[in-house]
Amino acid sequence: MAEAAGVQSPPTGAQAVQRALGLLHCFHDNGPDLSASDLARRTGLSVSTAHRLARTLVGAGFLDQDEQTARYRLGPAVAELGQLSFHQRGLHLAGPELDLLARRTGATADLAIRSGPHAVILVGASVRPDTGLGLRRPLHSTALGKVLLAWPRPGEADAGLPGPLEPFTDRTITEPELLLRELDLVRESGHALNDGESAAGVRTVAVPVLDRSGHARFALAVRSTPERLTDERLPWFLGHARTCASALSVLLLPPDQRAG
Amino acid sequence: MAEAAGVQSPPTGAQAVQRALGLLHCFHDNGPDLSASDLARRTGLSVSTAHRLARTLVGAGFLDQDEQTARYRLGPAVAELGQLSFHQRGLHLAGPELDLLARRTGATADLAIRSGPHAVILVGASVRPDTGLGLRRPLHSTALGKVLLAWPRPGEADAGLPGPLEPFTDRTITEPELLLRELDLVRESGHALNDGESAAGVRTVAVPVLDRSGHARFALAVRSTPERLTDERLPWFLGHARTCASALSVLLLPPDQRAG
DNA sequence: ACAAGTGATCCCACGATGTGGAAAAGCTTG
DNA sequence: CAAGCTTTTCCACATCGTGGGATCACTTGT
Repeated sequence: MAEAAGVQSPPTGAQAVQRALGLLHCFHDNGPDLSASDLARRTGLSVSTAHRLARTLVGAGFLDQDEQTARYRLGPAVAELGQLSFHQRGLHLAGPELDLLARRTGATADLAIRSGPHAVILVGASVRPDTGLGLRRPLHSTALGKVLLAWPRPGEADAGLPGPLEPFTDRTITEPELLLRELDLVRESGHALNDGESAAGVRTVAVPVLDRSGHARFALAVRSTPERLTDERLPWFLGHARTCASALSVLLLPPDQRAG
Repeated sequence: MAEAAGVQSPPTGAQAVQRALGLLHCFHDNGPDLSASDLARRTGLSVSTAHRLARTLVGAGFLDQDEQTARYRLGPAVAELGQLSFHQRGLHLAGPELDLLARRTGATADLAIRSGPHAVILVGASVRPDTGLGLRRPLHSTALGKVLLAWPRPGEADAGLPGPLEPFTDRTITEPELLLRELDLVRESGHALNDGESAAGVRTVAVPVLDRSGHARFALAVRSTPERLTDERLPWFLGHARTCASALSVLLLPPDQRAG
């Protein structure tokens, strides 16, 4: 059958479920609370369908509905499952390790996974309050994303680069060709760099946490300003990042999947 | 219509969605990875339906399927949305505050919300590695749960006490009557106590984080051993807990919902 | 090694379930 | 006060999901 696509080809069999889950993703880009017709507009569903699905999600605790405004927000079940997933992945162990890295380097340390076409920061540590660039970052314009693209897990490669590469600054790589070459360099050097490609005044190095098969299970980034994270200090930052990555490898991966 | 139930009476309109979301909840009590037939057994669905729904969830990133064993685990989208919900609720601000409480009291500090028939711990801080009693705790046998029951939010009250009150130790309150009286005491004193009712050798005090309408948005618990958390030191623990709760109230609640 | 058992995945006809247009009712805005 | 935009409910239609069963792959027992 359609093996080319990797695992799932036509995810037939649950239109309603797909649509309902799609509703949940609306809360990413838009504000924390959305009205029923907002949801309908953003998903392209009819108001009545969006409303019914939202209501079902409320019933299951995945959405909360404000009594006053009737708007929806993410519900307790989402927080609950997120917490569960967090612990099942052992991510509560990563916090202290990232703190250490952040304090040693005086920078911000972030640990991310890939979720569809995004890098998602799951744990962060910072010496200062943190600039908070967002939890969900593009793959092509961030160091985290490049790492995740350079060592994709099986089934992630095919998803490829999702459409056009949106430019954020004049340094953002927007040519697919150039990006592929960049990824070669990343694989070669073992780390990715983001020098103001997603925002001016931010420089980031990222390294992968690889499993035994050589796929990136996590990406670890150290983020600072170009003034602090200079070319000549880069090896020093990288050294600390690699130390942390190998510690995380031990903490987060089961022994039989750990890289040798 | 059936107004007695509060908001949603028969959550009609999305059987498939309800079932699919039900699958996700299977990962709570059972291990971190389940097979398709496990899911079918635990939800009472036919294998074929469970399989199809699980596949759809994989397609949406809510489940991950192991390439080798074909078993399922919670996927990146769950982690992602959990993280989003976490931040939208401002819970990343709570960590340092709980750390402070934990260090001041030498105990473990937990912040929880109610999710259906459970208290769910969303943020925790501990001086030692933490005993880890679980993320999802019963309402009737924990201090956190009693607080959430004593000051229920609108729409939570009706859900009431879910069926029989399971005994965990010989101190667990199993009589609904007694529990109701206990909740009166909790409201009167402004705090809840759990003296070995969910596990021997664990003593917990909890206080609510109330909103303007007098409903508990969060429950804050300080947990230690009966030797350290004695009756005579209780006021001291309580004082610290209340200080922390009021700090959290400022951090977590929007100004117009904060208790006066 | 063979047989029996268990689990994953696919197929298909039936009909229950979800769909969206329209309409009622409530709120906000100018 | 009316116009516009919500949220919410209703209903007939047919689409979409359902579960029994078949197939294939893999593990277990003797």
